[in-house]
Amino acid sequence: MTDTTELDAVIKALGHPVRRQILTWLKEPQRWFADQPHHLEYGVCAGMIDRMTGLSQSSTSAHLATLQKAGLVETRRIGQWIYYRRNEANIRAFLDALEQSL
Amino acid sequence: MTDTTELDAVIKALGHPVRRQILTWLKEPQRWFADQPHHLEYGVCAGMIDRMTGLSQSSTSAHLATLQKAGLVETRRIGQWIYYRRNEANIRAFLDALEQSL
DNA sequence: GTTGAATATCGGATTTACCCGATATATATT
DNA sequence: AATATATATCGGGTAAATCCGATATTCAAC
Repeated sequence: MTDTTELDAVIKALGHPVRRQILTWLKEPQRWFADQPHHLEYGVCAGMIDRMTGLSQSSTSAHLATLQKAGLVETRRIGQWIYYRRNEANIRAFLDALEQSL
Repeated sequence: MTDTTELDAVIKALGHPVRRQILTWLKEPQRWFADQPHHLEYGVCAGMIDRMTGLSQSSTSAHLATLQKAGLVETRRIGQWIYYRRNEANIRAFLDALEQSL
């Protein structure tokens, strides 16, 4: 994070409203995912996000993969669940790089 | 500038390296377009930009139109030329809105 | 080891983005 | 009016993104 080539992947990852929405939800897990049957400190498990997007499970999974490849979220598997949370350092670095670049 | 719907258009406009490159060039017209046969204070005329992108005239024109619809550049016609320059206020507003939104 | 739950990946259909050459429009010049 | 220049728009081909249902993978629980 974040040279010109990576910048492209990040901007494209942000170029879909559902993916931006997911990032926004992940800012306040306790607000949006309070009924999650697990601890929120590791993030939010993918199925909870599925249920909120209105898209199919496979489509949401693809969006999450795009966010991860761009470095905007990080994952951790716990048991059969995979938790997603924001990668704040990379998000910060991206915003700074964009500010520089533009 | 810049509610959530407009944010989408702006981010998508930035989601192409040539369009970002054009914005970067327009930061320093005197550096990149010194041989322009006109005043630079109104911006840079489209043909000069064409010659730098490596794309066809029509493709470059489409990119410029995308940037304009997103509000990232503004245009002014002078004679047969159409000058493009950055809309700094909107670019600033976008960066602030993105920072807020992310 | 078999079943069930959570998530990822595959295959294919549809939409959107991108590129180009060709044509249209607007202005300038003669 | 005719020609030339600058830019935009059109039509169409190709590539990329997006969506879905179906299947594969991974782990848990029995």
